[in-house]
Amino acid sequence: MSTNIYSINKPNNFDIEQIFSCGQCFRFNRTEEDPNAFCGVAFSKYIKVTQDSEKVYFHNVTQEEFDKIWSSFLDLSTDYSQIISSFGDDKVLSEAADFSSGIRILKQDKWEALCSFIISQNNNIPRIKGIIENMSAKYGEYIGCYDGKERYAFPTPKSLYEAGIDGLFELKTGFRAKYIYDAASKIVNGEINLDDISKLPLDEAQKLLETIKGVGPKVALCTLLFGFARHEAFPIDVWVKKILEKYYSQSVPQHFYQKNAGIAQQYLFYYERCINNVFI
DNA sequence: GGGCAGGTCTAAG
DNA sequence: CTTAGACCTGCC
Repeated sequence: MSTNIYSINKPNNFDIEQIFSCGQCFRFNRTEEDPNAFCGVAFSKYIKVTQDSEKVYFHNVTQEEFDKIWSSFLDLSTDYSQIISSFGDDKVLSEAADFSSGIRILKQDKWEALCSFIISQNNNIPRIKGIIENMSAKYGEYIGCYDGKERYAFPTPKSLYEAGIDGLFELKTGFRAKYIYDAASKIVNGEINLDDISKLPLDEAQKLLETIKGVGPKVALCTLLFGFARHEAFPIDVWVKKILEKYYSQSVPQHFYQKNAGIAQQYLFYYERCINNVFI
């Protein structure tokens, strides 16, 4: 395999450690050779990313691929420092944002985000990752051997539909097998079109996703935040619920219902897990 | 061996 | 509308 490296000047608010280990994605990991490098598959392409104080390096990536896929994936056109300064009057959130200031909300594939967060329910991150890798190896397209491992694209809705509930259950998805199957079948038969959902107001988009079995408010909003780059989506999981009770007991501040609430949510989630020594 | 993990479904008041 | 229980699995 060729080893193209495309590099850019390091953007502000950009830290691959935080981006890939803050819990927003499940297919990126440290490489075995270099614990400061992260690698993974997205949009049917494998990449390895490294950074130093000056630059960010995209290994196995051409400029064309960078412009077409990775620039958008990494949300490089958003000014995160401006968003962080807009949190100024909230001391808890400002501290969390300062701690997590290298996070960028990835714009992942819509279907992959939906399917991944269905799998995430009542589950832990190492096991979620394992299920997704096994699922990709069994039902995803083979894209090549990179850095010593066979790499596979995330499976299409059609391939998981054809796997059937039994095939999905064999991946140790447990009670989630029927949920993944329902999502895949609603997309295959055209009942749900994810590209059309992106044009809807947030509450309508959420309601439509919740017509899928096993998709409630948390999974729907995570899908919209991480798969559709809907930065106003504010998913409330057990951690965020705990944070709201711990720091905001009186009332939930208004900015958690506004345009960058989802980014605030991710800062708080990552911060609270780190201070509780929960590492991925 | 019971509890837990980035929730949601179902049944019952 | 709100709220217990149940739920696959694997690691502690």
